[in-house]
Amino acid sequence: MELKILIDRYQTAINTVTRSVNNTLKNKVHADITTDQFSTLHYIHTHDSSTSTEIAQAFGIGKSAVTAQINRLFDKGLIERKRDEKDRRIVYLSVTDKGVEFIDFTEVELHKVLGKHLSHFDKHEIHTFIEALEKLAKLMEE
Amino acid sequence: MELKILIDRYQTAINTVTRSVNNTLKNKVHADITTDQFSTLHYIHTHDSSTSTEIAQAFGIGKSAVTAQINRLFDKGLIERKRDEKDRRIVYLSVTDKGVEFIDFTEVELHKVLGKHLSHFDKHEIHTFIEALEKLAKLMEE
DNA sequence: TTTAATGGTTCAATAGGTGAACTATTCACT
DNA sequence: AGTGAATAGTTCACCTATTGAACCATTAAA
Repeated sequence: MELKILIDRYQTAINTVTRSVNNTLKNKVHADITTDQFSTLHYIHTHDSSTSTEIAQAFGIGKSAVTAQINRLFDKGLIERKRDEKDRRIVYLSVTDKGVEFIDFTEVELHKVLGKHLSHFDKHEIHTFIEALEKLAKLMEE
Repeated sequence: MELKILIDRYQTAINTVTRSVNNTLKNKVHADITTDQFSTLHYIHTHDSSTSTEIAQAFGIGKSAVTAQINRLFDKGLIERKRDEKDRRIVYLSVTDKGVEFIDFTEVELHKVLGKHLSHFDKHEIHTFIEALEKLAKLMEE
């Protein structure tokens, strides 16, 4: 069936892209952070007073996995923990100054590389691509 | 810049899709194999007399990582190793009958789920999507 | 025939993940 | 007010995936 071939092509291509982004992050940017860690850091940066549970839900992983991730970022001095004064179970996460600096630098470098590749596409091409991907993601979310 | 937003949207969507495929594989199909393992198994199936080095190159990972992966599949009785008679350094990998059965079953189940989602797209939409992804992959490969 | 190079494995270390058990705290309700 | 359930987060034991260096066996090259 044709579906089979399309899925194969998708898998092969998406592997290449994902691997390439990881390598870019590793080589061109900073050696001392992984793609997963950067994703978490970035999430905390863009979501004010986020919590572990929220991140676990957003990333579809267990809370204990988030704790481990948070610890790694904390040990590197990139994020802070702050207990809620009213509900003392909750720990709010935020990015430190060092963390913000790190994100800014990393994004500039990452966008340099990606921007170069994306210049081979026209605007319409990019938009239909992203929209198709988002449509698929939305369908799969349920 | 607009690029920043596009990359964010891409990251969010691709995370959802990848996670969803993983979960489908885990829940609906077999509990006893991971997505990575299935990818390797599938590669061996579709590439005749493949070797560790070849897989390492195709997946962009080290040889030792492949050995570990191969061992897991071997322990489950899904693949076989066969030494080359002429050049005795080379070990050819092939999928066992049990492995082939496993792949067939898994693909049917996976395609059921994916097919249902993809029915919301028209042919043209799917093709431009895959082609854009492959174009990006190709650009990034260098 | 020494010396390279190649193919694969082993080993220690790190990251990422699961799921269950646990602590602390707040909520709900009779 | 007091007991039990729910919630937030951590810890623990265990597994998968990956790296990179050291290593063994084998073949190729000088």
